[in-house]
Amino acid sequence: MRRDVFQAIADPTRREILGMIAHKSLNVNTVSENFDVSRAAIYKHMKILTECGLMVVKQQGRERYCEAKLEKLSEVADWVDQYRKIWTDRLDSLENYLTLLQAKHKSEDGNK
Amino acid sequence: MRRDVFQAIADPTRREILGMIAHKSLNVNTVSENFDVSRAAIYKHMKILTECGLMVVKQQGRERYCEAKLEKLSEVADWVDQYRKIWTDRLDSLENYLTLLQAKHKSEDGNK
DNA sequence: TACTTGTGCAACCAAAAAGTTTCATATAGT
DNA sequence: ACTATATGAAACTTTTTGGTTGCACAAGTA
Repeated sequence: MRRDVFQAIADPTRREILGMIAHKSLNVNTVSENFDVSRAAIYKHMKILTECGLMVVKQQGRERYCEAKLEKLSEVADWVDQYRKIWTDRLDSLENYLTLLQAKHKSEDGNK
Repeated sequence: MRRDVFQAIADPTRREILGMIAHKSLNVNTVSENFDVSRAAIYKHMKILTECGLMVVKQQGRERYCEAKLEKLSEVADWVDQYRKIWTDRLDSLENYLTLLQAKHKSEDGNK
């Protein structure tokens, strides 16, 4: 089984779990109560999040608190960033083209 | 079937395809020749990329050129960005804490 | 026209993913 | 000690994925 961050965040339920624990650690049950699938299903999602490093579990008595490791998302951020330049450059050149076009129209207007 | 950008980039082959056509549009066969799975398999990956808006196909004679729509990745970038502040803030506070600790040690040294 | 090339797509298959029920176990509270 | 709570995990089922082969078809080319 593949277990990378990309695959982990592909599932909407797992993204939701991450969102829930992003600001505040929650125990397993509290998280699963917010979904309409079984606790076991949520537990499995958490396992995947843990295995790819997006989450860590800290035992506290009989409860286990889930803490988000959002730094791990930098892996995704980095991958996206390598393309950000390309797509913004393209948008820039489109913008430049439009500006050029506009300037041309203006000078043509001036010639009337 | 779900067909969102997150799910699309979850597969390493699809990420590779995106990388191949990021700078330059390529026709279907050229892309598939670079993988050791069948053309049909690659075609399916392309279909997914197309369906979620990460790619568009432009017919040219009997060939079809695949063009990457990297802007679509902004959806992922935005999602990651909402967490970036949280994780950098945490790292910042850790850094501050360490700085504080260091300053304290220094002042204690001074008291010796 | 006949042949080659570039693609789309159906039919089918195996493996992985996502969910369910059920049971075991450890800890907290009475 | 007994009971309720929090959780881990096995066994099993259903869906979704990712891949394959094979065929149809349109567009260039000899």
